[in-house]
Amino acid sequence: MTEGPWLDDDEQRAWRRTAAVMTLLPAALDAQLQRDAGLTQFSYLTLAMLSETPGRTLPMSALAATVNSSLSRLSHVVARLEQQGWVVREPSPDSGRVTVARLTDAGMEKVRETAPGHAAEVRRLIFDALDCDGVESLACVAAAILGRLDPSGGMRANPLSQEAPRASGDRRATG
Amino acid sequence: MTEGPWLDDDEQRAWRRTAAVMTLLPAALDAQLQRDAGLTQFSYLTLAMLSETPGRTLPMSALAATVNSSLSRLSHVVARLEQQGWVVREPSPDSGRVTVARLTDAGMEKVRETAPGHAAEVRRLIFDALDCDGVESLACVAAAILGRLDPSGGMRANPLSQEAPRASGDRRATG
DNA sequence: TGCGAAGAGTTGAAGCATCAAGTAATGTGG
DNA sequence: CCACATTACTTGATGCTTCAACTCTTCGCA
Repeated sequence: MTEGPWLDDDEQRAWRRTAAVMTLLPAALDAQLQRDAGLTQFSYLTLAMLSETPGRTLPMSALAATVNSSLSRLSHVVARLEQQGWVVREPSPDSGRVTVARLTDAGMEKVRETAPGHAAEVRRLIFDALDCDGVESLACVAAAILGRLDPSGGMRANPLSQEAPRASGDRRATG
Repeated sequence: MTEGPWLDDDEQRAWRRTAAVMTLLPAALDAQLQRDAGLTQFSYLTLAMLSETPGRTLPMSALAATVNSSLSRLSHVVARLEQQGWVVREPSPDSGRVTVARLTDAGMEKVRETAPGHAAEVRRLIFDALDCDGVESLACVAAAILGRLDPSGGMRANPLSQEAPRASGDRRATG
C-alpha cells in the first residue's frame, strides 16, 4: 500500500465514480439484453464465447474460465440455456468426467440476432463517450486492475489471457 | 454511433477487459466485506452514505439516489440493516409520506470498524495497480461513461452529483 | 372540498447467484 | 491393484435483486 489504508481526495473521487459505473453500467447492459433478447449479460456472454470457439464446443470448466465464473454458476446457467434449446451438454469423448457444452444451430442464430444490438449498446454507452485516447486509457486501466484481481486462482480461473492473438478485422460477437 | 454497431479490435479488447473487471472487481470487494464484516458492498455503501450525512439521516428516496438503487432494493436492504440494529426507520416530521433512515450508534460503530479494511482493499485492487496518471484516467473514463448512463431518470435517480464540493483532507468512509 | 393523478414507500413472488455438499471419474502412491 | 486424494461437474438451499402490485399521502385543480 502506498500510504496507509485511506484514500486521498482524488482517489476518493475516482473511486466513487468507478463504483457508480460498476453499478449502473451492468444494469444498463442487462436491461438492453433483457428487453431485446430475454438474456442476461452473463448468459449472452456464455453463448457468445461458444459461438467463437471452433466446433462451438467447450468443456464446462474451460467455458467457466473464459467467462470468469464459477463452475456452479455456469452449470445453472447452461441448464437454463439447454432448456431453451440453445446449448446441449454431452459427455466428452476424451474423458469420462468432463462435460462439453455445444452451441446448437438455434443458439448460433440467437447470437447472430442478438449481437448487433448489444454491440451497439456497448458502443453507445462506452465508446461514444470516449475519444481515441479514452479507448487506450480504458484498456490500460482495465488491464492494470485485472492484474490485481485474483492474480493466481483464488477460486476462479485465469483473469483473461492477457494478450490473446486476435485476427485482424474479424467480426466477433462482442461478448 | 460512430460507424455502425460493431466494435473494432482495439475497442473489442478494451471492452473484454472492462467486462472482466466489472465481473471480478465487485466480486472481490464483496468477498472482502463479506469475510471481514458480513456485509454486501451495497449494504456497506448504504451505511457509509448515512454516516457521512449530517444527522446521519436521509429520506429513503434521497438515500436510494445516492447509492444508485431502486427504492425497492433499498427498502429490502434497510429492512435487513434494521434487524441488525444498524439503522432505524422513522416517519419524517416534514411530510407524512416520507420515511427517513437513521444510522444508529451501533451502525456508526460498524462503519468505523469496517471502513479501513474496505478502503485498504480498494487501494490494493485499484490504486496500487495505477500510477498517478492512472488515477486521472480512471476518474476521467468513469466520468465520461457515467454521463452516458441514464442521463435523465430512466428508472433510477441522478447518476452522482458530478462535482460535489469536497472538504479537503477529511476522512470519509470510502463508500 | 373533493376527486383524480402523481409521489413515497412497502411487500411478496420469481429469478439469478452463491455456498456447501454430493456424485462420479481419474489420477497416484504404496 | 487398490485405497485415497483430486478433478469435473451437479444439485439443493439460502440470500439478494428485480418486478409488479399495493397502500398511503400529498398535490393540482375544478
